[in-house]
Amino acid sequence: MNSKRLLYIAGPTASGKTSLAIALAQHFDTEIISCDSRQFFKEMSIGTAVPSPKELAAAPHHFIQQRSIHEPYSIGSFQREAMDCLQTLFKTKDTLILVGGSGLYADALLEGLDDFPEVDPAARDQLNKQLQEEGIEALVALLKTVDPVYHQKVDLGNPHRLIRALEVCLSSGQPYSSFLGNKKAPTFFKIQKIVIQWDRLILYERINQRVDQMVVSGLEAEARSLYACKDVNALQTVGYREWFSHFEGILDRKTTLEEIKKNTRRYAKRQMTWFKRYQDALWIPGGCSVEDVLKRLN
RNA sequence: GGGGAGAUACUCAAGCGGCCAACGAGGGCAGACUGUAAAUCUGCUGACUACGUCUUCGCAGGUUCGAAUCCUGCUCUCCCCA
Repeated sequence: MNSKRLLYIAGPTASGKTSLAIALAQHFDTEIISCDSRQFFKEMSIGTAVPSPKELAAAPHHFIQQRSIHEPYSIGSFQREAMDCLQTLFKTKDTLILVGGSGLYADALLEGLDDFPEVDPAARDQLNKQLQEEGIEALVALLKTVDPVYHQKVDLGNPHRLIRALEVCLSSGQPYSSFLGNKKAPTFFKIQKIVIQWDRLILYERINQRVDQMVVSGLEAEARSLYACKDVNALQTVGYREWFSHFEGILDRKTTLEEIKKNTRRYAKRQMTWFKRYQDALWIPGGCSVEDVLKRLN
């Protein structure tokens, strides 16, 4: 009844997702949808390890460097656009490849996303200002009055979460929690998750080497060219922020590289924590050949 | 050769008689996660047969009811004078 299948290639940064995705896409003669929240942006290349021109030519890619860091983008927009993309591509393909390390973005496609009203950007500005001036307690108190339900379950020490909930409450006049719990997973395709797993030390070594390689490839210059817009959301990114600190004289060059490596390792750790929830995934060892992956797929 | 300072858990670093398995920071580990997600936040971090027990603060002794904290010796490090 449902012959359509989406293969989601997951795994921490530097685990080899890109090359596996391309190999699979070639095998199935199909296309790749990226769910990497930083590879969306055309201004960033080196630091986000975007696929090379050669790799991009090896299989059709979607959601790679199609946006500008100056345009606001959200997981909601991504979810809608990517779902449309899936609908379209599945008309001619039975198998599609989803690849990317942004677990939340992947899950938005795999499990759906609740609908939230548009938020007035001024609301967030106002809340950030309040956070700065009155402290997080003020936000907690406010949330308690406008959305006691969510107040019960959020991490009250997390300003981003508080502000998100509050901006929705204030913009819509309804509790944030009232919008939750209605999401439904798409049913027009089956899902097969494939998680690439490396021995921790080896992965960390790969990360270190990749960072060194990025620097050789010109990461510093790329970061410098973006320094003027360092505050945009897309640039709150490992590999860029550290250079910004360096440009400001906060970090020396050596420390900058060490910090990038450390923060990348931590990022990888958070990704692994996220993917651990994928009980139904096919777990494959890092460096596994496509043939082996295909063999294990059925 | 003489004088001075210091040795604390993975690292840095507090503590200077009991409230110390030992502040804090870093690092590490584990976790959370619905439009900021490469973001943001939380917990743990001497050992263990764990709401209790055991072994720690350079080493060896000593004083004391009781020491990481006081005394003696030793080892090592750093600084100053020769």
